[in-house]
Amino acid sequence: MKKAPTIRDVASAAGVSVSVVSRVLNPDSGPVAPAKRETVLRVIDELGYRPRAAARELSVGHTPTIGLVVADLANPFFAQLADRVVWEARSHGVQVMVMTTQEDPHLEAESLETLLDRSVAGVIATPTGANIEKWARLRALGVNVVFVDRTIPELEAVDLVSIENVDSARRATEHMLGLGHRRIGLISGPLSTSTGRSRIEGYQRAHNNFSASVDPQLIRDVPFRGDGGGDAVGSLLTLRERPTALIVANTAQVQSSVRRLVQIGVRIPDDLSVIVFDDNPWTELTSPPLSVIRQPIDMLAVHSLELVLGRMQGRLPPAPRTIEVNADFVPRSSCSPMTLSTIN
Amino acid sequence: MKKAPTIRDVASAAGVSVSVVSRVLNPDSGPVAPAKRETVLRVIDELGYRPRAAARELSVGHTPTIGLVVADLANPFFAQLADRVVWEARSHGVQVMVMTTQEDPHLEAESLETLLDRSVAGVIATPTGANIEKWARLRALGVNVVFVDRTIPELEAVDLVSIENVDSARRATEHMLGLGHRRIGLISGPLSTSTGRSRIEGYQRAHNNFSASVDPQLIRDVPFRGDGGGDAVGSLLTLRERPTALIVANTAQVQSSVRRLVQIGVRIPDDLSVIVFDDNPWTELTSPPLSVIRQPIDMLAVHSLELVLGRMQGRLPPAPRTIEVNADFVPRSSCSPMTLSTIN
DNA sequence: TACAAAAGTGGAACCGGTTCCACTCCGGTC
DNA sequence: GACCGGAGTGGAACCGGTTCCACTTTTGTA
Repeated sequence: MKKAPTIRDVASAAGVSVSVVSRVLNPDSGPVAPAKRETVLRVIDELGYRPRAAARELSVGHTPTIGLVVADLANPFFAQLADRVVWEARSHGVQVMVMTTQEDPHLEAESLETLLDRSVAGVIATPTGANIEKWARLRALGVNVVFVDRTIPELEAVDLVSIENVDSARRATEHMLGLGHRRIGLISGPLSTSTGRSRIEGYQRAHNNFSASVDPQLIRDVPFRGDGGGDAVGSLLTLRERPTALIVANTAQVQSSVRRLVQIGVRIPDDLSVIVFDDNPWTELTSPPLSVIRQPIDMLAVHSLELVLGRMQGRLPPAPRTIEVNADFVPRSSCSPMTLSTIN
Repeated sequence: MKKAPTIRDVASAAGVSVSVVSRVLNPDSGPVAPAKRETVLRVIDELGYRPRAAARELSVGHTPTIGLVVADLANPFFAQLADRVVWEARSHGVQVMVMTTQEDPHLEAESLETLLDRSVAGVIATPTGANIEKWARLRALGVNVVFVDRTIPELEAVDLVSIENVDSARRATEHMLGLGHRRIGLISGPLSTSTGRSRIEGYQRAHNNFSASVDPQLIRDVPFRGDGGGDAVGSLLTLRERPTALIVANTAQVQSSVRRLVQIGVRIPDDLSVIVFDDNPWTELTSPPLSVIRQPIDMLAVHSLELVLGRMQGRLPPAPRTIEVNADFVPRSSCSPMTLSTIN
């Protein structure tokens, strides 16, 4: 448990000043004679010297670290996003602090404080929708913020990377309408989130395009946490006029919803046609395999990272950017045309 | 983008010295008159002062942060582990840096260097099995290391939290043997990992207990990354004497394996009885629902965190600890008794 | 009332890097 | 041969906390 060598150890062992060592460490910070550079590098290697991040951070004021704030990692969508972000960031020499909010504004606030304490240079986040002043404060202190998947409209001029939510929901809905369905259940995220609202809008727009009327009873906005999806499924299926199709547009509630369908013994697609948002690996292992809206998680990760790094290096025009990537509709076997027999 | 207040700002605004402010910040570091304490707290609140982690870290030498090193977050097992660890750690006031190795020893080595630079006080990891000297070095520098799920036998005296691997595999195998199966395929992790070896051992032990012979052809150790599980499935099913049962004991290869079974059109359990390691949420959504060995991920997370925190606070006897939690066998509908008809 | 012990306080060194600046060389130019 | 500019170097301040220590004030006890 001996302690690690410092820059002064290196300097004295190499017979130079700390300034020289520092300049060797940071190639663009000043000239060093080639011979000395080599000596220093050799000594660094011999001693196994590594500069301590905290010391550097203290003097330069920030650190090549970003925060990633997501709801929870048990959700495959966030887990995969985190995996890609961590991976991509590392290839850029940037570390990632992963924080989870469990969709709790209070915990989100705490996470933001912590990230501030750690002097992170940027944050990628799926905001809960609350903590508006906290986010504003973070940005006022120079932290670059990029929202991914959802945003907070009240916060102006913030970068956003998401899928085309309105359009994806519209396409899924139109697919159902095209099959003849007219009572289409929609399980969406809470109205406090932009995704929740956008996907409902897409659903409505599709109905307009088909001159079909929307029954508000069929639209359920449920929280991301808990078992709301399953409950909504249960409730939708007890309506006097049962839906013949179901779109689960709340990523976090897909599992809960499908589990309930299986429990109840609903036959898919005979009793109910189903499309779910997000292509988790297991969606093709169910029987029948589920038709899905596939979110290009890799793209979301890459774009948001690029955005935050670009801001950190100041090589982006100041105007806020919104990047919308499109999500594919992947038809599998969970949708069938509306037939008379479908009506109970 | 004004900059944040420092401890000296607080001190002068409160009309005291920085020492007093510091003592207010760290309650046990010395006496402060109640009146002044209150003044300082008020000023801190007014100014929105927060101590910078880097400065504190630099002077105390370490930071209340642990590293979590896992293979990848796309694997639900690790994702859930990470979720719990991050969550538990936060409730103890500890931050977590999540690093992924993608099972690549080179990336693992890089991660360790980074964690060292960041002066983390502890590391929870699922080691790739390589980098023995790096791990040793980390520990020599005073970083507390706890392995979870797998270990490196060559490293002595390291704490370990895992499930009872031998026993779990034994139980799963005996379940199959008890149903009359005598040709049981086993897909396991690489032999370079302790889990891989232990689970094979459990498989063999079960055969001994049943006085059944083990056909080495039925045992496949495949890498965690890639599509080895699917390939092993394919290969097992083309054996002259096909297995009538299959145990997938490589968590990372369950999806790939099951996907291949579905693709090939194998009927479960009619053609093949199946048990998989690890109870991902989707295992009960397949048809039939899969019988699983359920790893108590929460327990793994809680124990490893407790261990690493205990070491950090020096309130644990120096002897290395091995905590083995037991994994439940959850029977569902993917296993059936061996019958004559099962033989092709 | 006297005096030791405890409470309270501020100054300053320190942690390990970065960076500014002054200074010494050196070669090239008129 | 005087002068200039740039390469190369080291000293020292600085980042923002913590902590040791010397010092003063208060408190408790004989």
